[in-house]
Amino acid sequence: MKSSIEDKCIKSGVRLTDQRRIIAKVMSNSEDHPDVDELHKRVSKVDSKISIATVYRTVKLFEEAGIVFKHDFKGGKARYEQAPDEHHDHLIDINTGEITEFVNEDIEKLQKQVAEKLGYKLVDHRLELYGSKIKK
Amino acid sequence: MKSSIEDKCIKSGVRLTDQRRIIAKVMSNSEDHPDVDELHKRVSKVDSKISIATVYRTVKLFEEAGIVFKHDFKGGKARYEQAPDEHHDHLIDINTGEITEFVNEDIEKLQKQVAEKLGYKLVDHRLELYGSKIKK
DNA sequence: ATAATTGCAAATGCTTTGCTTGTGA
DNA sequence: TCACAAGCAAAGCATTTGCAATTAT
Repeated sequence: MKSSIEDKCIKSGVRLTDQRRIIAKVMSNSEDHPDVDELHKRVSKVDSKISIATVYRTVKLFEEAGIVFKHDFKGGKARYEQAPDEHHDHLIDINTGEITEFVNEDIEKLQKQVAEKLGYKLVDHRLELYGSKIKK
Repeated sequence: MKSSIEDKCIKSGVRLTDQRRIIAKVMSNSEDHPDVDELHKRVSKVDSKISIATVYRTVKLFEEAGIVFKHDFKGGKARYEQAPDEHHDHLIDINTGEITEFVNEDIEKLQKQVAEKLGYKLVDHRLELYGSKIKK
C-alpha cells in the first residue's frame, strides 16, 4: 500500500529508493511531530541498516519538495510532519512536549493586516503557543 | 554613564565585571537584534581581548536574569535584544533580515483564547511574520 | 549505462565547558 | 580573601558532506 508521501514523491518526480519509501511510510503513519532521531528509530525497526544521514537527507529532500514540513520549536531539534492539507499552527505543552494543532482564521487575517500595515507582503509566519494543561 | 542593562544587573544582583559592563553597554546601545558574533565584533572594538566564550556566557546570564531576550528566528544563530518594557512581536524581512517590531492586542487576546479553549494556560508564545517589502 | 543515492566517518557551525589564571566585593 | 569570572582550547550536539560502493531508471 502506497503511503501518501510516496504518492506525492511520484507526483513531484522525486526518485524513490527502498530507504525513501520506508521513511515516507513511517512519516505518513506518524500522527505526531517526530524529530530525526525518533524517525530514525522508527525506520530502523523496518530496516535497521538505514543510516541517520539518509534520514537527514531524506527529510530535507521531502521538505524542499514541499511534501513535509519542518518545525523548529523551542528546545533543540527540528521536528517534522507530513505537509497538511490546510494550514494550522501549534500549541506545545511545556511539560510534556505534546503538540496540539489548531486553526484560527481571525489570527490569520490579523497577521496579514499587520504585515500590510507595515508595508510588507506576508510570505510566511510562525505562530507557536506554549502552555501548560489546566487541570479541572 | 550606566547603561540600562547595567542598572538591571545591579538590581538583580548580577555581579559586574569589566567585560559584562562592556557587553551590557553594547547591548543597551543596540537598536537591532544582533547575534553573538555581531555582539562580539562590537564589544571587541571597546576591548579586543574579550573572548567570544565570555559573550556567550554573558548573554546567557543576562537572559536567565530576564534582562535580555533571546530569539531563534529562522536561519541559524540566536539573536538578542534588551528586554523591552512592553511585549512585542517581530516581522522579519525575508530579503534583508531587517526586523520590525509590532504589537497587536487583538492577536494577543485571541492566542490566549485559543489556548484556553484547548484546555491550556498560555505561558509563552512565539509569533513571527516573514514578509517582503511592498514597493510603491 | 550512468547519474543519483547510500553508508560511513569526518567535518561543520553554533554553543557550552573544563581548567588554570585572574579579579570583584 | 576567595568564590566567582575570563580566556583558551577542547568538547558537544544537531546537522551536513566527501567519498567509495551501490542502485534506480
